[in-house]
Amino acid sequence: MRNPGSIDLAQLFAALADPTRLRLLNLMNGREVCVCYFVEILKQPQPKISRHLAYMRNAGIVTARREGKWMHYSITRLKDETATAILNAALEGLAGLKEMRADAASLSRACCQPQRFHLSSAPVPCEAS
Amino acid sequence: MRNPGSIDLAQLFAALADPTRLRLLNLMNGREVCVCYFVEILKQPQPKISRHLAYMRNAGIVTARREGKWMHYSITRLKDETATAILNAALEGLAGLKEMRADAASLSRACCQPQRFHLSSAPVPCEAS
DNA sequence: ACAACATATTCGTCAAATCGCATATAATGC
DNA sequence: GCATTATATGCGATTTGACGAATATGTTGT
Repeated sequence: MRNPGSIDLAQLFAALADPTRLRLLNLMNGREVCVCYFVEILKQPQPKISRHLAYMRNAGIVTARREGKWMHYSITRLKDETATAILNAALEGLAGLKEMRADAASLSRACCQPQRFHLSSAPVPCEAS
Repeated sequence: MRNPGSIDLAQLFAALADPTRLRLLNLMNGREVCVCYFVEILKQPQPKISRHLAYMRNAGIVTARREGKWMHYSITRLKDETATAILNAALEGLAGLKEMRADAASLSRACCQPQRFHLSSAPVPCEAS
């Protein structure tokens, strides 16, 4: 948990200083995403994904919302202008990287054909934020 | 040393994820600064300062220039647009923080009265970049 | 060559991050 | 209550980063 409004810049940068977390953030760019899609798309162990999400939650940059069994994560709308500017610059930069575009494309595909992701009962991944 | 042009964003963020390095970067905002002033203003051990500068040098975000006994550090002008945007957002945010303004004020004072900093033979700290 | 000064690096230690694996918690449906 | 599914957390091993203290390197002036 964080004191909303005041952001420790060093802590913010630490939260951004990991390739897995950057992939997660890129997927959350502009939408709320269910954990199960993170696991499917990144093809990495669920505990690993979960820990990185927890790290970002503690840093205050993502917010979790429970919906039944599922947890949806989204990027927190921060009050701190500086933090917002940094986060937006990061997201914009990520959106231009090949790997990140591929991840985003996977998420869009999952949106249309969830059964191909072994997630026939999963919630629709793409919801406007 | 880094491959100029391509920047690993995670590495960039790691380089920014430390309070001491943020203070150093803030002092370098818009100017080249001699190591001796970092040591005087931050009032921290010289090896510590030097290691943080080396870390940032390896990450490619600062550049060192030797001038006799003195080393001057400045923020690298990066080719990567994303990295530049992030760095500038960070610098702008830092410039608004009380502690950082105090550091910058110390550097300005040192500029006018180097003898008060026990550095009578030191180079002029403030040079436009 | 030597002394003095500015800066960098090495070493040992400690805290923090990361990971894989196992297990715990929470919600759902029977 | 019990089984199932989704997510989170605990544990131990490894790695990385930060630090203080000591020392090494590079430059200048004698």
